Amino acid sequence: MAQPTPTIVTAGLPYANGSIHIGHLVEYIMTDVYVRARRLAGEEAYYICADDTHGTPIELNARKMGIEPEAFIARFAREHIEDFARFGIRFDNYASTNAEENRRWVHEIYDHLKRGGHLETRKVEQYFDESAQRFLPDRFIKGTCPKCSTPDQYGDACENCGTTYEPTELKDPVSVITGTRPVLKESEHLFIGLSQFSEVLRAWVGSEGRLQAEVKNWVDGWLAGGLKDWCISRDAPYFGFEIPDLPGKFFYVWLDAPIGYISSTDSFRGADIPPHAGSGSSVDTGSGPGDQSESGLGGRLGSGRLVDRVWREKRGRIVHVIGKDIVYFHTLFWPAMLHASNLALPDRVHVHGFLTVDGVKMSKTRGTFINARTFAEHLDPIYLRYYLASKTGPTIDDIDLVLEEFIDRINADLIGKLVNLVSRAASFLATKLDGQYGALPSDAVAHLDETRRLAESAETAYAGFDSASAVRNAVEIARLGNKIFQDAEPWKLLKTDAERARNVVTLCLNLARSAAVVLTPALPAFAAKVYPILGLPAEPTTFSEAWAFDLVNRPIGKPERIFDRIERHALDAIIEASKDTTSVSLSNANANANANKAETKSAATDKKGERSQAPATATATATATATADSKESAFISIDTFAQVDLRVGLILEANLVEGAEKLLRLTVDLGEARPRTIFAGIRQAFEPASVQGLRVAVVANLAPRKMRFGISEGMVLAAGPGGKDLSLLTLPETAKPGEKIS
RNA sequence: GGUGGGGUAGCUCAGCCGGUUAGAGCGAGGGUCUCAUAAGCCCUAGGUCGGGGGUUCGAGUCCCCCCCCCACCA
Repeated sequence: MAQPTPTIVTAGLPYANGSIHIGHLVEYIMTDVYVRARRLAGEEAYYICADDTHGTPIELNARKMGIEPEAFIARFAREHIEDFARFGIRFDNYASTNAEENRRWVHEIYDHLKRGGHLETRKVEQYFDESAQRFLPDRFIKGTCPKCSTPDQYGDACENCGTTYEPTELKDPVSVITGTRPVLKESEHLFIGLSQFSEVLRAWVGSEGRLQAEVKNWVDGWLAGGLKDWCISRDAPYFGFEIPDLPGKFFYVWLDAPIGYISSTDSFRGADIPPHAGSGSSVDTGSGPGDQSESGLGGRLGSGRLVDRVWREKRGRIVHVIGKDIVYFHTLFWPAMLHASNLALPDRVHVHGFLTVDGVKMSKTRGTFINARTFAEHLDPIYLRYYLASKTGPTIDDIDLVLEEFIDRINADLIGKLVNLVSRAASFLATKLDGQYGALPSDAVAHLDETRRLAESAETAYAGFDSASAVRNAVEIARLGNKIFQDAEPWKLLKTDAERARNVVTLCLNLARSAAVVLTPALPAFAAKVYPILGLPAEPTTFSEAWAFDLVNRPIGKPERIFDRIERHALDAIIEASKDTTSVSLSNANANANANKAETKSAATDKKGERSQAPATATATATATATADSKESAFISIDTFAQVDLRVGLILEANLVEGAEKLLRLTVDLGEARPRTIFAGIRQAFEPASVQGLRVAVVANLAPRKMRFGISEGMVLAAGPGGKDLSLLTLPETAKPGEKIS
């Protein structure tokens, strides 16, 4: 199973425009688990990553904050690295796409593309914001959908009818940056003739093991439909690398981002082989598909640098882990660029789904848009690692974080089965049998075989990104251990046959050790705690320790607390801390930022059809469900009603709204960190002073609505025909702000 | 709209190339031990396998149509 050559494993590069959230974590943890498993399998594997730092959003956000883009991205780089570390995500190298190494590689690849005749200059007409003096990417233009006439839509697609179009098709286009109407302006741009690579890509995609079957189907469709040219340049101002022979033009962020995989390998020096180092390295030059091409390089290895071994000399394995939103880039653009540059193509692109929480996209208003940092401040990150690993399968299906299940899995499996086995057996041996292991019982063979089978199967599962199955096997081993312990009743044997009791417990502890090894890629912290207790050195180093069964006739370590159960309120605190009623201004664009790349990479896309997701908000999902229900009958189900989050709101302040005859601006305390602003159409019926201090019924999960006067973050309930005839639904003083009405 | 992927017990998921009475974990109900982090172990669940047609001796598993969810549309 071990590969004779080094394996580079990458996760998608997080965009240096925002914080790491649990959606990102799915990918970085999954990749970390994979790399750790490769190492335990004896492979030479490296986890390579970097911050993705270029593009319009970063340039604009930095400008908005009045700082240089370099300073802006430095902040997020620091934060990202810290957050990843907290979750036990161990990169071998974490670089930046704004690094000099990356510029060099971008130039090299650009040269190849150019010399190879793959580039073409073309005039493009696009929207230009005259007051900001810049061209506008799709997502920076808003207007009315040409098809369904929904106002306020982005320049690439309509959220209402789902149509995709060019920004120039929008009715009444407006620049998001300045609010002015953009004009059409011509500019020259560079395009890669992607169709020139069709055959190469077809062959690459068709090779066994490159892509998951469903992903291959998808890519096959693109290939069959014909490939369009790809625009790789952008006009100034732009934060990125300037194109050497085209002053004022910059490389599009999506060109230099994946090159970060190479340049980060380049800036990693930990795996370079000194000249003539010879033995001691696991690099095998005696076999492998890379040999032929290697001799084609003049028979000289040049240097033993990892970046050269893998990318230039093609004597390694490259595995990219990505989200399902960026498949196109990694299966077409990227291999094409590499091929044109005579660099190694990826051996495998593994695609995963997004994270949902309780079945729906992460939502800021629900408090399920959880930042890594927020989680870590309330709960030990090991819990999330364990849970996500236990849910991560090999398919591109979305991964659902179910809050109730999260608690159950931790408490029932991790604590109840795994931790408990170690705890009961270790303390039994330590306190009742002098802490000395005995021998394995003679009738243990079947159990040992079964354990080995489970462990080996877990090793295979990890290799296929199926940590869910691997974790299940670890739990199964623990279950077996618990059962053996239970059935043998060593606490009774103690009085009759102490040696047999010792041997049974010895068996159970050997199984506990196996489970710890199996669990190590997913949760290294477990073995780190358990090994010393068992009297073993710090960490498992190979999977085969799972079937070594050599904890015999030796002393055990000292029993220690391993992990504690988690309680509901810890999770509640995280949800509460994640509720963000201030950033609702992006009621649709980001409130759902479904997961990982959706918000980062896609938001980075900034021109022509290169767009981000067409957001369907969590609210829209709920609405759809409700609609489906109401089709059935005039009644709604209790579930539909339950979707309305009614809360007690205390009106702290009420003000007249200038220019609105019907509205009052209310500041309402809903028991949250900060009061909400709600516009209520009750001015004709109430004087501002008369409603201050009232406790009213508020729809708390209504999608925030942007009004001319600001954003309304909820709705106050009232009865009556309207106008002057209105009664507010008020509550007695016993009702506390924020309490749920049900 | 086009392309691809999904829709299996209350919940989360397994079900390979079609083949005996559709499985697991959790939850729930019942029983039991006491070494253990109020942990463990044992027993119990009857779910139109989204809906409808079709192919077949036989379909959750293949084909067609429809409904719903997700991603992408470079």
